[in-house]
Amino acid sequence: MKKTPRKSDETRTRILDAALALFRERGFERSTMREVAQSAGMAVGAAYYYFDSKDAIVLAFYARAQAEMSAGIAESLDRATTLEARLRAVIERKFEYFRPNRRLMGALSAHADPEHPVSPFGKETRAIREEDVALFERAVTESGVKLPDTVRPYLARLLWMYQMGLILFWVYDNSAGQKRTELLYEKTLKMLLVTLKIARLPLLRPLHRLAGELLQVIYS
Amino acid sequence: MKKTPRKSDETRTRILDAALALFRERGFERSTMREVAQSAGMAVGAAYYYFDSKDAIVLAFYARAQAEMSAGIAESLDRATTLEARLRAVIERKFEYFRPNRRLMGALSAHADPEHPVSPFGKETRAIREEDVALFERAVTESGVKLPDTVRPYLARLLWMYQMGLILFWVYDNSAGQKRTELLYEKTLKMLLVTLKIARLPLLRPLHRLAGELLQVIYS
DNA sequence: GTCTATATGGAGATAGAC
DNA sequence: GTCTATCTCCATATAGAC
Repeated sequence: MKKTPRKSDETRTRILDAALALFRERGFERSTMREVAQSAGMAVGAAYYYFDSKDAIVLAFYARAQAEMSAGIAESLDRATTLEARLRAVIERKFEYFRPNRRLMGALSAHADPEHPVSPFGKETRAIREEDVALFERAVTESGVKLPDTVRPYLARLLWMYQMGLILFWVYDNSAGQKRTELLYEKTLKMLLVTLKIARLPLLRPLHRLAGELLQVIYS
Repeated sequence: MKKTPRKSDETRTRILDAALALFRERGFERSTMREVAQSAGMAVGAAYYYFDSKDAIVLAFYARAQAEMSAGIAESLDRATTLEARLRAVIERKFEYFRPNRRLMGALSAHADPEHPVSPFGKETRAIREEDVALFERAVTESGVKLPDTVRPYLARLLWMYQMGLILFWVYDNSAGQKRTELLYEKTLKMLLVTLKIARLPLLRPLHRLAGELLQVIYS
């Protein structure tokens, strides 16, 4: 809507870049706003003029990440047909993008409280989250999976939660090359696919009836 | 091992009680160590002499909670026979105990990082955690459930995780009387029991084979 | 609107009194 | 060992220069 306010945008980007470089190098906790400001070549107050808080910088990183990944993911989704391939397209792109930034992601996972401005579950992050859920919805819809009506409407949001769990585990996974996360991902993905495949068997009726009743209230 | 060092124990308890009262009233975040110390009638340094950090106070609360609950839970377990009743005995006692302390529990759930001294997943909290897992092990063992060998050894730890998830959800559940958590609990507990009941069906073989492979690496 | 300089209040550390 | 007084460092707020 605005007439390209170039100068301030450039400054904002400079702060963000400086901060991210620092956070990547030393981790979020051990970096100070003074260092961020100095590294960006300005006073602390200037950094606060552009970002409400230290956390807000991480939030900006997420917004940027989302923007930079979405086109590529959409393309990958166009090429993949099976549900497995489509889910992998979304999830693996995320990990690829986040890999160099693992040390700064702890900042986010520290805020489970939805009231906190940078919680991934709060209203401040709703736009990013819904865009993200939409990717999973696309992955599911165009793969043509059949699921009981009780859980089908919630599947994309459940997959988003699943992905958040994976990322959380990965952030604190200190095994070499995060091999444990790799395994967690591979095994749970298979389990998920098997579960979806057999979900409509009459035997499992009681399970998705319960799940449906639950989801209806949780997501309301 | 020590000869009852009464004086320091009394001071420590006084600080803990003052802190918990404050945390309950105003929440953990909004309370300061200065207030805690003043409320306990001493200088800030004294509080730090007894507790390494503000977080450490919450940790002490957990240790106390564990100690105060375990006898009662053990008794309840002696009276309950079915797996459902036994699991309820453990889980519901926790919620009953924690209910007046909901506002101070946010402190704990904020530390997913196992490296952090007060993370529920770190080594500093191992003793409490293992004692807690042992309660679930008792609940399962003496209920005589039959499960595939692939997952049976991990069941208690999985149930502990399940409980942690419930508590986390509950801490940030602002619905009246935490009704949503109530529902989450009732529905997922039923789902869990149904799942365990049908777990040995040949149809589900691929699922617990995968689960077994996963758990073996995750818990190692 | 953009940014600097300076202030505030809190967690935690430390020196040393007793 | 127990505790007070004081210090440091940080996130964040604010006054006001340009």
